[in-house]
Amino acid sequence: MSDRPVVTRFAPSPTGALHIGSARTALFNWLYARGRGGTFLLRIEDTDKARSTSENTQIILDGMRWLGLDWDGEPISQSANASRHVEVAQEMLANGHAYKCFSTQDEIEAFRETARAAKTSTLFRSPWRDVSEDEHPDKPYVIRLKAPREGQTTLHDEVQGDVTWANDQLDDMVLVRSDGSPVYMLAVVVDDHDMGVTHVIRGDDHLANAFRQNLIYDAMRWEKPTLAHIPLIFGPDGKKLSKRHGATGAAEYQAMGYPAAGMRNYLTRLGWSHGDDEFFTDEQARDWFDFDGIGKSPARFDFKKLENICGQHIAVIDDAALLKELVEYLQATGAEPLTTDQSDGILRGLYCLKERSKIFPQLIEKAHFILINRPVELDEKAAAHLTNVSRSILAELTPHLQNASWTRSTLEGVVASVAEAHDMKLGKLAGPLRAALAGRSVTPSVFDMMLVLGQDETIARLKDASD
RNA sequence: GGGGCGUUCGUCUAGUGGUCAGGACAUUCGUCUUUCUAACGGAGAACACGGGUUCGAAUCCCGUACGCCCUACCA
Repeated sequence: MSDRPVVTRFAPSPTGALHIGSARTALFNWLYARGRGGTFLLRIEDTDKARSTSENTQIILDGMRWLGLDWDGEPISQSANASRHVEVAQEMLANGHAYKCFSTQDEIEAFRETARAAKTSTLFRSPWRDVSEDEHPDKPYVIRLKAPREGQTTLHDEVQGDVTWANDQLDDMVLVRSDGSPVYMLAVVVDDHDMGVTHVIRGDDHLANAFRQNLIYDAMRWEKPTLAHIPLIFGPDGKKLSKRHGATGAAEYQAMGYPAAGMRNYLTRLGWSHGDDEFFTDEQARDWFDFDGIGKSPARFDFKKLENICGQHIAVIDDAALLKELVEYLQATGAEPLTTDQSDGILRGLYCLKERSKIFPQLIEKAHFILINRPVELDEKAAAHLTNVSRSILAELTPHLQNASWTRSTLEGVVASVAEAHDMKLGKLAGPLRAALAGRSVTPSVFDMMLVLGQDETIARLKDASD
């Protein structure tokens, strides 16, 4: 809450893939920091030993890299700071903001069960809250925060506004487990403080936690970060985005062929707006991104719009970068790597391929004529174009092509004149040409294909088809 | 049970007391074309509901409904 340089962080727990909703949270943190010359840190919340794996950590890091969300410094492992977390709990114990609780989990569960049955509050009130040290038994205990039970607390949130919470709704949360390990709620606050985090941007499922964590800041007299709790992303049916909506992991989106720039644009625009701007660059996003553009209601994920935005990005990404990303996409799907000839061909053809492709699988489909070798295999629709009549016209066209200079206008002239000689429209001739050149009926423009393929290959394919 | 948050076209959203409620995606119709998941043009489509406040409300207040989140010795 000062004019300290901005420090944000993304703090995933490595209990699964990089969820696309988490990725958006990361993106917002990244945008906010990068737009203000701040620092963007990454912290792996691996305090749940049973569910955290290093494989998952790797997957999350890979997802971040794919999305181009570069973080500053090394990723921090929360579990490595356990002793520091406990140290803070001890300090709170010493200054009277926490206490030892000897209630067993069975006792607490039993209490909650009866509370649920009686439909009364399930907030557990420990009987040990005010018991003095010399009356403590020699048994395992947890350290609990001593939460206020009177009054209310108002927290300012950059997205949610002022939110007020009655203090009697706050429980004496556990800080340190009976096995001596710190709990997430404590670890987050200590780490955020130690890392100098100035802005906590996270999902609004943490809003309630903010009030409990606030108590730790108070107890330690630490400067509090600015809060921004952003709404979650829902699936098309309005339920929290999950596996049954299809893909949730960032890697899956890469494998489906969405370019990272389109992904960033779409995810940024989902739940945030800057007037009517829909399509923007990273630079614009960084300049424009701010909390007041964030909406308060959850947004639904729409694959169609994502695809549309991606198409616009593919159209403007420069060829070298696009080829690089295409190669990475192919790798992610486990496809055969491109040969040198193939990637050279694609690079030459990219100018016409990228205009009609929204995602990489479409681009590969359009590039089919480049990827194949003679003799060209015909699919059913293409074969239908190669009648005896059309083949004879192709045979007639070939010598004209042999003498033509290989420019677009010449090629157009040659093909048009042959079509005219047979009293047919260009479209009639384009079908067979398409079939001969690509073996498909849906391809880029026939002239573009000729240009990309070059004179020799074009003529060879036409001869194959007309023989 | 308690608490918090939310609700503008199908979807993402603009909008902060006076707008024919705008844009985008999607849908649909059409044009063009050399195919298309391309391009271009047109159309339909929304302020959850009920009360207030006000000359005037999508915008402010109250209530209702619905949805979501939290309510762990998970994170």
